[in-house]
Amino acid sequence: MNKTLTLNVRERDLLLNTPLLKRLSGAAAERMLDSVSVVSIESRDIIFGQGSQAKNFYTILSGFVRIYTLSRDGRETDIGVYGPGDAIAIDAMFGDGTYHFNAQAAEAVLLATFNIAEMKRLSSESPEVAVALMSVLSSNLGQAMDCVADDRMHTAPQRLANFLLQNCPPTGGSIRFRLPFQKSLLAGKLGLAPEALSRAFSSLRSAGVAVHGRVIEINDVEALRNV
Amino acid sequence: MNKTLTLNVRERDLLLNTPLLKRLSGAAAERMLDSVSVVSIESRDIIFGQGSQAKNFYTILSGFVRIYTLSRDGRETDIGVYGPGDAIAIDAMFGDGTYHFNAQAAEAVLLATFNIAEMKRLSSESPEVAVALMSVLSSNLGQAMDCVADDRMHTAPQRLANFLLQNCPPTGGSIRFRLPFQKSLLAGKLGLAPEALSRAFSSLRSAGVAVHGRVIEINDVEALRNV
DNA sequence: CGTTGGGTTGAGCGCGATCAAGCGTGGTGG
DNA sequence: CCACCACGCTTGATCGCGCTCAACCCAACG
Repeated sequence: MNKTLTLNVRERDLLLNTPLLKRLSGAAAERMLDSVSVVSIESRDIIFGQGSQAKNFYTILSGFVRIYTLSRDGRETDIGVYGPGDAIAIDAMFGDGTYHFNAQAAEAVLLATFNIAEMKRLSSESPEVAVALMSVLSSNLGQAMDCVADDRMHTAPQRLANFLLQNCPPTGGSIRFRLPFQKSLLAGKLGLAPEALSRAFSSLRSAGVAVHGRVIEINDVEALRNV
Repeated sequence: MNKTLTLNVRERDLLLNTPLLKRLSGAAAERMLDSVSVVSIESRDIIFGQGSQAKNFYTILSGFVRIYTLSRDGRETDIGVYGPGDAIAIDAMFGDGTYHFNAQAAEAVLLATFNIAEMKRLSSESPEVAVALMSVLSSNLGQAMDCVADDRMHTAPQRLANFLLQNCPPTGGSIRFRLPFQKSLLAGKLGLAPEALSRAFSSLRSAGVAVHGRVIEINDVEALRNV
């Protein structure tokens, strides 16, 4: 967990294209950037733990982060997987000042760190910043509600088909593309055991989906839409 | 669906104690109140429909509202149930300008209506208002994520036990209280078919839970916590 | 080579959806 | 006043989905 105190050009550029910052005026963006630091996290490291003091929230510059929770008997349940551009733990700016979930790097990850106290101050001075935060919160809320709906009304193959359709290049017809992360992580994101994901893939074979390691081949995108 | 254009004293009071308004200064609260109107909705009426133009968001003054979505085959899936003090469709302030879900009055409902365009203007002028909105968005986000976690890691009886524990008076030991709404609505909130809720109740009988219509009797609250 | 880690496959089973029937209460009308 | 019905809920029977445990496969790597 090597903290890099300064923002290099590449990181700065990534950050400015994040949903949180990309609509800000130059002045507001500059004020945000002033209080950001960048950390790089190694694969499998814990970013924050549920119940611990919430000092920062984060946006992801590169890599994927798994948000999960522990049940009393020690089992882990995934709640979401977030990638480049996404914000995590923004909701910790409000509430009781602790994180409510765990976050773990699913691979090597680069994070932009926003100090919560500072962001509170900044957002109560700059409506522009406040609106950006609201917008991100709102989009995360929509995502979470979609997730509940998806879980409740679709079977495993349907959820997988949904995911594939949302994560493949928008060229219709026949496609070949690469999964953005490990299958076991995808299983968690979809609320499935890894074995169930595997079976979902093989049940989609009849709908024209072929799997070669992380590379997915879809014969007919339209056909997949009707699962 | 009888729109009452003015806020009477009682409604005004309810509204000022809502999470969205209760921390606002008098001046900011006054500005919010100026652009609020109140509508009363009859049981089973649709408040808004998914895909339709989002002109307002709402907070609930009394009654319960069911948020749900339709799958392609016409089946309804519940996503959440919201009650007095809760805000619904705040996330429609951002995004594509349409509602993403359906909202239906589960009973006679009184709503405070906030015009979205006006609230956008207000929140970009008053950081205080923006912070209040963020805080509510954030709490709704937390709720939704909790819901995903709850769905994924707990069985029906466990989710029901959770709900009962969160909705009973905080006096320990032995309690008797009334469900806030119909069981069929509760089933939807917990992501269950009504039959499954019924069975969950009877499986909790062995944990000291007795049901008399809408009245629930819990022998030992602590015992219920260990389900 | 053996090991390790990610993925697949198989067998068994429990949870919860579904369909169908039955129950109890409150409301309505003859 | 009572027969009837409507509605919310319960109970039973069945079934399919997805979890669990276990074995196996395979590629990467030392």
